[in-house]
Amino acid sequence: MDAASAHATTQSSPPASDSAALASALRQAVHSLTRRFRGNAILPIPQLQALGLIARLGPRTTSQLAAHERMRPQSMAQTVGQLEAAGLVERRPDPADGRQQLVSLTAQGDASLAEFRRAADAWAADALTTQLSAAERAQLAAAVPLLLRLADGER
Amino acid sequence: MDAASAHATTQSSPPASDSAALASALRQAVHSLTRRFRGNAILPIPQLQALGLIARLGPRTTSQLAAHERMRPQSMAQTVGQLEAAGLVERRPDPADGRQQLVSLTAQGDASLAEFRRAADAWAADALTTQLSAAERAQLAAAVPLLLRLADGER
DNA sequence: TATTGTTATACTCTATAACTATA
DNA sequence: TATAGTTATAGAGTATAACAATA
Repeated sequence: MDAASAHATTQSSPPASDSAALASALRQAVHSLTRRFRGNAILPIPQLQALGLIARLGPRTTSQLAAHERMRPQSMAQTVGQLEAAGLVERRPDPADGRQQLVSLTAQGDASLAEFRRAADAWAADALTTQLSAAERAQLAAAVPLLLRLADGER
Repeated sequence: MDAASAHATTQSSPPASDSAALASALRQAVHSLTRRFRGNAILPIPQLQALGLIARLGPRTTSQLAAHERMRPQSMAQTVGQLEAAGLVERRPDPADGRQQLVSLTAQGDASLAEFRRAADAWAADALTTQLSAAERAQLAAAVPLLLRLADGER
């Protein structure tokens, strides 16, 4: 049987009007890239994401961070616990509400973030430079905000 | 401290010439989307990916599938085992080389793939339709092959 | 001896459920 | 009683290492 022809639309660039085919192609690309990032990371990706999030937002509770990343608070708490054990973040109780714990970067976390990020993304930065033209990089840069909009969407 | 300004390039659309910032933004988008896909999937994503791969390539050994997905053969073997247990693929020994096992779609696997795919990608297809304009979808469709090139690159 | 595949084990990531402490 | 957080447990995804079977 010629199975290839039946699903060819997921292989090449799908027509823009066909959201279903585009969604499938996107899933494929996104999961392949996730594995590449994970395989090349020096710090577990969730830790790197959380570190960057705290750096951008400033001190926040674990629950706030979890909501921002669309994860369960317990899942984020584990990541934050690992960062705390590594000395990259610290938790201090909110004086106004003893139930809350504000997570903030330590001096070490702040100092290390750029280097962690550079190391974790080095392979991608290299691939972007060597495998894509400047025009293609610009095309991709324009598409990234669209990807983030999809990821952050309500549905 | 104003941590936000130091890392603002990862938030908005980064300049196309800065591969490092683009790489970081891409990591963020890709991992957020991965969580969305996983959360909405009806079949574990690796199973769906493997099923689609076998459909496109035709019968292949587990090792060949693993190489194509850049995973270890043992990891792909587990996924294939789950698909086999579900009756979606079958393994038969290569008559020419008894060490090899060729994995192929069953009639059920072939019949079910489109439906699995539709269900797993439904949220994304909906988001693409409702949150992006036709022009933005076209922009994204053009970027997907670039993402695949990065994911399949040597480095 | 080299290659293919299998089994055993472990670690990361995320989730659900149950529990504790504070408001 | 409602809310914030913690602890316990489970399952998916992937990896490394050791083993078995075939060439």
